[in-house]
Amino acid sequence: MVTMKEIALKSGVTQPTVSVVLNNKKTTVRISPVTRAKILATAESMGYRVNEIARSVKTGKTNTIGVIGVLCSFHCMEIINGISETASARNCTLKLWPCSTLEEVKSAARKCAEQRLGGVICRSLTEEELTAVQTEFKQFGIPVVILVGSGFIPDGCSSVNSGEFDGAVKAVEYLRHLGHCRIGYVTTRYSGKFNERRLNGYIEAMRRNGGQEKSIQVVEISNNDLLPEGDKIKLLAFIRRNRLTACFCGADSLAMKVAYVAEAAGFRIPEDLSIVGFGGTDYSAFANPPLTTVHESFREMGRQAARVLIQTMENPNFPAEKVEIATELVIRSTCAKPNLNSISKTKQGERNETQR
Amino acid sequence: MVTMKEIALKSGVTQPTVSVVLNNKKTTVRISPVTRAKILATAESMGYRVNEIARSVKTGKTNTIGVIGVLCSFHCMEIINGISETASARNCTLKLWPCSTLEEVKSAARKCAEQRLGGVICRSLTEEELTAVQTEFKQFGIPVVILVGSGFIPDGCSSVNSGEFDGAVKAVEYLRHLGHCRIGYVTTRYSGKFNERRLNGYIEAMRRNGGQEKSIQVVEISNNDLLPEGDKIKLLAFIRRNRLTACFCGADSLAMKVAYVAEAAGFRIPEDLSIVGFGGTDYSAFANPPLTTVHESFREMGRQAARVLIQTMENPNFPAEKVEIATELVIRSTCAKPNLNSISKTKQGERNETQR
DNA sequence: GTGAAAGCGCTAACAT
DNA sequence: ATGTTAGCGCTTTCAC
Repeated sequence: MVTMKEIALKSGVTQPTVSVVLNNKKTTVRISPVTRAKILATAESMGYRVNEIARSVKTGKTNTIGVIGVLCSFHCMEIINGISETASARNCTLKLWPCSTLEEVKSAARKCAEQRLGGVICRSLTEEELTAVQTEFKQFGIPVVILVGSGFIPDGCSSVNSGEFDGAVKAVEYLRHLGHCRIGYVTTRYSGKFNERRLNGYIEAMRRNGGQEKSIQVVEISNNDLLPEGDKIKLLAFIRRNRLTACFCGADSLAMKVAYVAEAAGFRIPEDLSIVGFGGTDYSAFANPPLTTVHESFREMGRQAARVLIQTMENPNFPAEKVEIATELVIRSTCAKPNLNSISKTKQGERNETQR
Repeated sequence: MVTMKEIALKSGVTQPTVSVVLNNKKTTVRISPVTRAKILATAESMGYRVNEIARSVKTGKTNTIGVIGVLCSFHCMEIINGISETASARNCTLKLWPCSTLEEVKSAARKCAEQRLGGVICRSLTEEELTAVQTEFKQFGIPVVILVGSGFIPDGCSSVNSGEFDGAVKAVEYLRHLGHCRIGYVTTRYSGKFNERRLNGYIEAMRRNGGQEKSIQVVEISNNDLLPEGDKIKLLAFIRRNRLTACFCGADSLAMKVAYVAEAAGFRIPEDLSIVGFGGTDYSAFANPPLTTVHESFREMGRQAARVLIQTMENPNFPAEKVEIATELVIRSTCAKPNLNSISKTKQGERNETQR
């Protein structure tokens, strides 16, 4: 590849002059228009591309930001796109370190240090993993760690999250507003933990509206691709035993499973059972019926995470910031006023349980 | 950060010696075990991290591979994880350049050159965009461009794709095997184009089994989040006019829309209408009913793309390779033998068309 | 076995 | 207005 030296040679100037011209430095140093034009033309004709690596050795920094963590489908791609939007607008580029074990995280963090990344965004790390990352980075003065998405958030660390608590409250209040009282919460464990912010939002909203303690009903099912038979039975029993007229689900995938299991058991949706999901990624719209859900803006979370990170990179004294991205209730076709006869209908429905 | 110079000073040796030891060079140069141990201990105690950037200026190369293109949800995250798996096993790291316009692609390609990336994987680029990338890279001897996913594939360029043609054939043959003759194809345009490989697979399979030319029926609907009313009518008319007993859909999202529209119009699925999707990402399993679909292994595509790319990086004379990843028919709950009475049932169904 | 010297391509301070 | 000099942190070649 063409270097500044070669351009200098061909233009009859010295290499640092080329550097000054190509970087368009407005320092005290001034270059005559004619020399400047000549250099620019030569660079262009030779197809010069600055060597960012060499520049980085010299300046001691890279404008690269890293993303470490569990980077699995759905939301993550949106988050990454959001990060990329902000990053590229600020002339930063993006490095990815998908990892799922502590060992992988440690190794990624080390590599980030070796590559002198400007800063790192962590996604869905366990407390232990996060500690490892912070230890590595503090030691080397690597500016910042920002968290995005669910998971543990230590003090003194900037973070971006969606307003999960408020979102859950919004969902439950919408159902109550429609007239539902018997609202169950369907949840699952991700990496061994419940999402407590959503659960607490559900509980708070149930209490807030004068709900009895006993009206708070929670069931846990697995989050596999296909629902195990045991979970189907558990789910149906949960709905029937508590005579639920509505289910609020901690994730869209759970809501879709509930819809499927309930319909197969003879419930009509939304007439006999209302369902609200959480997440609101594309496939909730394709669901049958299209899912009423709490929409989280993952792209915006990415944008904000990058913004906070870059700010901290530019000014390490920037105080830690906790950003919360508002959720939005998207009303589609899985909610209706409660059907007071639903219990008898359910009984009838049991007969066709295997029909579809 | 600690440098080799500092370690050298503290260990009472010279900096190149430190370099040799830390890189564990097995060259002619030998270091006495005691010096070696001392250097290693010092480096460890000082928390040394090699400066990869400085190393890269010197060696003139990076072990970074870039991914350029439309990096939107669902499949892309899987592809990226696949790439990352292979890359990290070969000690390469990953840079991402999400872009959707020609300008963005051009700018990304230029930055890849400036950052001296070892190679680049392109995803879902138009012919024009791809040409721009290739022009940039050929000029600077940047090793390779690999394509992954759908889109245009130029000669002389390695590529990885899923066996879409074969997958479509498999889907249609499965339906025929169940007894279906009247099988329609539902498709959409992505960036202005149909996926011809899937369409051709459908046509081929229809012909192959002695199907009449007129039995080949294709409809195009939009791929928005929510199906416009016009598309619903178009879809129902398509099914009824051709008295279809099955729909093969070019994407899972389309299949889910067909299921929704058809059920709303009184069709039972799969009794009255069988549906096969294409893609097989998670949400097809959460669909109602769970979708029978042609599963593409995006992760494997990513793995293979990275493998081919790295091979070419290591040996630029490596011949171009066209890899095709096999698809797999995943049978779930949207297909059954054709219901010979379905036409009359459909007529009945029309009455409840607005009921859900 | 170890040190000395050179140089990768660039930036930046200073000299002319 | 341009050139000179130095040096970022590393790798590599060669001399001792």
